[in-house]
Amino acid sequence: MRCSMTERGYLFKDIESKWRKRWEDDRVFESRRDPDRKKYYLLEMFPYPSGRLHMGHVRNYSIGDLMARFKRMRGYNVLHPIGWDAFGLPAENAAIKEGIPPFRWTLDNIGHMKEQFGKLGVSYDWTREFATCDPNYYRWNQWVFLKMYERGLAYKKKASVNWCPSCNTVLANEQVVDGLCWRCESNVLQKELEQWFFKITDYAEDLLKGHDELGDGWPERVVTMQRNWIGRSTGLTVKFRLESGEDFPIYTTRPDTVFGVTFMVIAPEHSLLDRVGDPRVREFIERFKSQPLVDRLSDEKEKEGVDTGLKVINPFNGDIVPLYVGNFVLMEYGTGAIMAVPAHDTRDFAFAKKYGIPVKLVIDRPGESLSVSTMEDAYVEDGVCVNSGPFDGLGNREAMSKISDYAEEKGFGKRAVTYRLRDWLISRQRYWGCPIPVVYCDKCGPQPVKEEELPVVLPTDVEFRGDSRSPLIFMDDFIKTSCPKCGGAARRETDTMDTFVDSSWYFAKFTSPKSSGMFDQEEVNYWMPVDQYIGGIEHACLHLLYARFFNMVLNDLGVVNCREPFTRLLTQGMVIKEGAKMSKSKGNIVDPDKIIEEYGADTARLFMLFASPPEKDLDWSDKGVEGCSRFIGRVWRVVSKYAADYTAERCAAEAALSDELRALRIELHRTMKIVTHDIEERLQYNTAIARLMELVNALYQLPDSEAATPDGKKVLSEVFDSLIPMLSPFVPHVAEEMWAMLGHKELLVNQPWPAYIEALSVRDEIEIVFQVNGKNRSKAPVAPDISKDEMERLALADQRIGDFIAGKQVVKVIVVPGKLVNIVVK
RNA sequence: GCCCAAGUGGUGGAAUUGGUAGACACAAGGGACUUAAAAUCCCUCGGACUUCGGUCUGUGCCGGUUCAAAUCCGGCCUUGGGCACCA
Repeated sequence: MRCSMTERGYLFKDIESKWRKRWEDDRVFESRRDPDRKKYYLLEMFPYPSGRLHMGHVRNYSIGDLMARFKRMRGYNVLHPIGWDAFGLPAENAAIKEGIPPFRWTLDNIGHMKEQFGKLGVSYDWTREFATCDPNYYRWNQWVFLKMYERGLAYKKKASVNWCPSCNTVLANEQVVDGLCWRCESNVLQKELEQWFFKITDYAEDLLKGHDELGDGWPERVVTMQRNWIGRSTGLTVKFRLESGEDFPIYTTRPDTVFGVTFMVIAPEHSLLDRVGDPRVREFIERFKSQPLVDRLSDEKEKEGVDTGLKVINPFNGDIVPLYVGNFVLMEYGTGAIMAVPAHDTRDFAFAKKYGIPVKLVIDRPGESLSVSTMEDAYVEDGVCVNSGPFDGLGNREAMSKISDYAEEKGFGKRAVTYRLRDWLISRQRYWGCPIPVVYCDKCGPQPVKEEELPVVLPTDVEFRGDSRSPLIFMDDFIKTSCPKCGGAARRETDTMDTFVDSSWYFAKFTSPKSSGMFDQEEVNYWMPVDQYIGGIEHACLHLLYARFFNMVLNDLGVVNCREPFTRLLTQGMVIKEGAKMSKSKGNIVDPDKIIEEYGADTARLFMLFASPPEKDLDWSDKGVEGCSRFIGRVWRVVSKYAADYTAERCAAEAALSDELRALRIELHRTMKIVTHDIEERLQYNTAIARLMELVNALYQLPDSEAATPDGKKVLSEVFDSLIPMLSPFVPHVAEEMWAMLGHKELLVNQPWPAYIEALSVRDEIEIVFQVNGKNRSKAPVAPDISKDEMERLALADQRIGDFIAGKQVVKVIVVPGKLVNIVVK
């Protein structure tokens, strides 16, 4: 069947819908487990059903679909599923504002976005689709919660937590960016609240070790970000003592400076301060607690403190030093108190100067002695121990371990590893999320819901009261229940789970979405781990960290075999327009629907892959889209021109052909080789497309007289039989149409990736360069297998080179095979 | 402050291991086709000079290593990202 051309090019609308229907009818993208075939699980981060796809989605899914289709053609058993990250605040905010129930709002959005996905022609297995707001899905959130609760990995504690006043809920540490809410950028406050946590800190070491297993499958950048976030440090916990005799432990990474302690500092939230009645101290603590988090984190924030009047004894030398309360000491890190060594810590130095605290030097510069009275800042470099009792004269590096040994022997110190990572705060004071499966009994306290009573279903017929309070707290039907332990009256937990819990295991559920258990074991262990995961880098320390943790827990529970869920990760860049991220507020949004309407999905996809390599940011350009559309038209026209001459006959590999045909044939095989390498090894799709464009340009250079010969028809048929399959992962619809145009009956999506002939992938003649003293002076066409001696001979015999070296002495001749000859003269 | 990227024509970007800088595309200019336009096809396209053969110069800046540097090393500048009172 032929489609007539439009003025622009081709009738993409008819073509695109026709082939999507064929793929759907033939169920070509539905995958089935097959232990005899090599599996490839490809996944893009699933979308939140906001209602509309944006260009970032289009880019993400274009990259993913290219890889999925390519791997299919390479013979892999590919799993390429999609679903919906369907819980979350926007649905609830829409409900409050417009009165639409979150459940309906979400389903409507899914419906619309599904249509958009349809138009893009992404090769998903839609039979595996699910949304995380489905009780059959989130019941397993609850199940894992119960298992974690049993093991002490899910627990409730009162702590100073991040509170977003705009979202009206608490946030995990990872969800606070520079003191602001990651979602709405409101000022985050600190509140003392009792909240549910997942003990991700138990897995800190595993998460770090796992990075080695990921190797070069993950971008170095992401691994570094996670490593920094986890923030492992090694040091010593030292039991100082209060004058009253109580233990006063601190953690330090600089045990070598412990003889230089001249004061101690304690966090304002520390319970020890409850006994200090001094009004100046009380006032300081109150002022501190009311500060928004941004102010506390601010750069210029002065280090402030007040002397508590308490004294602390240094177990190493018996020194008695004052204890300050300070605004820079964190309750959540270490023991919430520090030893301060002003001589060797910049911050302590500034603090000591401010409050007139003495400075004691314990590490001296090798060679020249430092003097406390003339020091203008702390000495933080390595040196030699002084004023350190038995350790005097040791290098400070050596002293670190000697002093640690000493403290451990004496029993007042212990080596310790500390992490910056905090436990994951997972409860949210909002409605549209997975209920936490806990009930509160007046007699028995908090009790986990019994496993057989799962799921705890989130009611969907809810009424909002015009504010962000969760409707659950007014719903007696939901709240009133009985205690699983004593059977007495009890109340349900009304907090829901962080939606990052939902997205921490959805990838495993895709392997067996219809299973009545959490997973079908055979399926999950056949498909997992995800071979290639694709998404934005903004999730480096959010979703990607949580998901790794969660998968390790699932592994420990015995429900999945793999430890790491994502073998390879590709972090695609943002879509930029006029130098800024596309956003409503900047007014620089390009609507994917409009682009697809005007140019078709193939053009939209091609542009996304051609404009920039996947990891880099992509600059949107209307003209660039135009160019991609033009290229598709160019291919279309050249295929149309020769389609009637298509033949199944092929020239033998060694067939003697005219110069033009032979050159074209070699261009074809060269292109196949390079394109395969660019896609498979380099993940650099823009250069792969550039090579395909060159091949098409070469087709346009072929004289009609050559094309019309019997050999010409055979060579052109050979070109199309490989060119069109190579185009298929980039522009699948139009490629399928052109394939059919040649008379092929089988679907192109089921064709294998074309294989090139090595002997035909090398040009007959290459150009080498002759240099004199490193400057290009001449060139010559030669056979590609030319010897070094012959290259040198040709260079020296070259007329122009002769002119340049005449009367000079040849010092050296460097020959780079197949590239150049450099003649060094003086 | 610390750590990590990046900086190449008018623009997006190529250059895979130190070996012809600027592939491919956009924009611009010219030509062909056309009554004309659009579309299409072809050609030119870093800068300066040029006797039109070429010559010099050029990958953020300064220096170095090398026969040869966008690529390696040292120092600096700019942009982006991460971490930042983590004891």
